[in-house]
Amino acid sequence: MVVTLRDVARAAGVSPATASRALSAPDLVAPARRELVQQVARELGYRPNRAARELITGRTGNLCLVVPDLESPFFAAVAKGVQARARALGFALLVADAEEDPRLEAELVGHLGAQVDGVILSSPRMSDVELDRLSRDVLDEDVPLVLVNRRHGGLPSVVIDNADGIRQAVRHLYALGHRRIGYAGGPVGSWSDTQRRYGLEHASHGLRNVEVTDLGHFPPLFGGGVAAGDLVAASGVTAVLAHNDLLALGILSRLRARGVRVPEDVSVVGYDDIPAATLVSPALTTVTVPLARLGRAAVDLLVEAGPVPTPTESALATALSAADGGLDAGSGTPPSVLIGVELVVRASTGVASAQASVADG
Amino acid sequence: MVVTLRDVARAAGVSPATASRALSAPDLVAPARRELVQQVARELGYRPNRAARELITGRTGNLCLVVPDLESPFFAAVAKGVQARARALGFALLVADAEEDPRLEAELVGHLGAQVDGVILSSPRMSDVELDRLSRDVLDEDVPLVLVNRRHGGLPSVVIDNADGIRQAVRHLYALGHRRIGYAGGPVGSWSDTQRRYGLEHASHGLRNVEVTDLGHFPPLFGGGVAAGDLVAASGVTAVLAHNDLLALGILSRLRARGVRVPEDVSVVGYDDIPAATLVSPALTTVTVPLARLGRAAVDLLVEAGPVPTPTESALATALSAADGGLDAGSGTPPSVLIGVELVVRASTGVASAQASVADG
DNA sequence: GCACGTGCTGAAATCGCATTCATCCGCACG
DNA sequence: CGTGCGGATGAATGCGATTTCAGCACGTGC
Repeated sequence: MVVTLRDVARAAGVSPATASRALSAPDLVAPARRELVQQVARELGYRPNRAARELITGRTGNLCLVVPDLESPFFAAVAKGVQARARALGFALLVADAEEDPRLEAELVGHLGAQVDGVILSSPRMSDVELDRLSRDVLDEDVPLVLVNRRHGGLPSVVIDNADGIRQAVRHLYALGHRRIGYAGGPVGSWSDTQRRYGLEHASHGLRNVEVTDLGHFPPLFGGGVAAGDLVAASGVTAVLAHNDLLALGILSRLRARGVRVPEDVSVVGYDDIPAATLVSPALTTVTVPLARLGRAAVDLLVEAGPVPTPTESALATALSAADGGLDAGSGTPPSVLIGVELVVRASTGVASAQASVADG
Repeated sequence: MVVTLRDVARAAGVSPATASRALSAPDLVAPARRELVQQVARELGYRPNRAARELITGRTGNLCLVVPDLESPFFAAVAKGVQARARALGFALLVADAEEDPRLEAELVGHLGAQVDGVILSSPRMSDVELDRLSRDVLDEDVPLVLVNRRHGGLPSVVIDNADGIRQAVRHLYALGHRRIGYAGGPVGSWSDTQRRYGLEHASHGLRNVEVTDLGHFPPLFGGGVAAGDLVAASGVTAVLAHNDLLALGILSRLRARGVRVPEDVSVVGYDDIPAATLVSPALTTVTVPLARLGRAAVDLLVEAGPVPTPTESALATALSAADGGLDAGSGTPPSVLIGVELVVRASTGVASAQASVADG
């Protein structure tokens, strides 16, 4: 039924070896035969059996992506970018949803890692030691692992410029006259939340009279923002930076419900620029991050890296290197791509009100 | 380096054949040996080589899902359900984004179909003949194809109860006193849009004095809704049904921008109940469809179906069977699952205003 | 006591392809 | 004219599992 390499060889009057070469190592066979074989293969509709090829070459032609939640707009956008780039390079993509559970993430990497040529992992909260264990023990030597939106010594990664995004947001608010700024953080242990807190501290140090209030940690979801909204109102800040857009949207909603006007009374800034950010009113001022590019870069890193370099156990490189975008090809350190971000100003931020503080009520 | 079946066999003092059986057909080997082999395999950390197994069994252990847009909340939710169910059944999932291009969809099905045990395709706009060609010619005989949100004679499918959702929405609006109702449709050729139009006609026929206005076809996106919003305002309807939530959200936004109050002047109903439907204000009244269940059902259909039944060329079964949920196991017809839907009333619908018509302006 | 089924086991074939190794041919060079 | 070398080809091997097929031991029925 199905046409095999032997069939092609027979039809072309050559040996299977020659047929194989004509198709996958064309320069090893004489031009005349080569084209004959290719022609015959085309006519017969020959499709190489991936399993057989994989068995002998050890390459599957598949990559895999593990994310905490496929349905979140953030990861969906990343996944889309990963998928597109993978396909462009001839890879198929296995996708796994870890349901926000780091343990499941590890298990999935283990299972899928055995049947792919490389793994892209986005795990904001997996512990560093677990990360090490994954890349060292559970993944085969020649299956590279790339981290998305998370840096960890010894592993290639692609991250967004958290510090710069926060800085742009803070400057924007400062220029609008805001001096009391709140930060509604993400989950405890989230890598990017830690980064953004550093960035916030750094950015505010450079500005006069700015007082930053830490509003605490919240689930990065609309519901978390609702809770955060009350703290915003009670804190007396005139502007709030949210760890991500969903959180900001929740804050927006809660403030409105409480009669606090945005941006007249309080300005709100999100992070990520998910599609919903433009659907609400006032439209959300936020830090736009090119998520699809993030995904594409991860794939590129994977294929460039080839077999992953043996992970060093130093976690030092985690330091905040706000160097301008692009590769940093430190000698021994694995490649890490920094994706630039950009503040987009919409309607949720405005000049600070004179009366400044907002009483709870 | 890597431990193979021979290693297990040797360590357990049995032949590879017995080792194989002990692990994948346990009842064929004596209890004592069976447990010995399993024990040894566990200790050695044996992991069967998928390629080798696939080569001989022909089964890959993978399924694949092809959708028009991974980033759309609709398909993302379906994908999440598919992924979860696939994993629960021991399958890995290949995901492909067809970028809204039916040609690419077909190509992806062709490419991926060769390396999976089954294909789930969600293609609102692929032509029926192309669908036939895919399942008949490009897919192997034993690779079943399941359609999501699309029915086509000869292929198993899982669809949502479009007619019932529309009916519920229309009744809701009718009960609120609306008599002039607009429909903002999806893209021309979209299967579910056709279904919803039938449902709309059917539902309105049963009600006195209801006048339905077809506002036309729109891209099922926020931007499409913005355009539709103007038509809504100009049409003089007191309520509008949108083909999906994004469209409804766009309409909401445009109406607000034009000073038309929702729901005081015009009521708006969406379809799908995507997360963003609750993020806007007024929160969107919409038809909630259990998208994850849709995805799970598709996987179940795939595995139950096993090798796909030879597709009959009759496209008759496409008729609108609004039978109550569950399987319809017609004799020769392939199984089709109908997923029930439910109207959720939020803030975007209200009683029809007395003055009824809305002037443009 | 003999034949025959039954239950386990191992040797060997197989899946489809890539690749090593040996062969052969022709050509250039000494 | 002989030697050697490089290019093109085919035969054979192996990747790692599953799966016949045959064989062996053991009961059981007659």
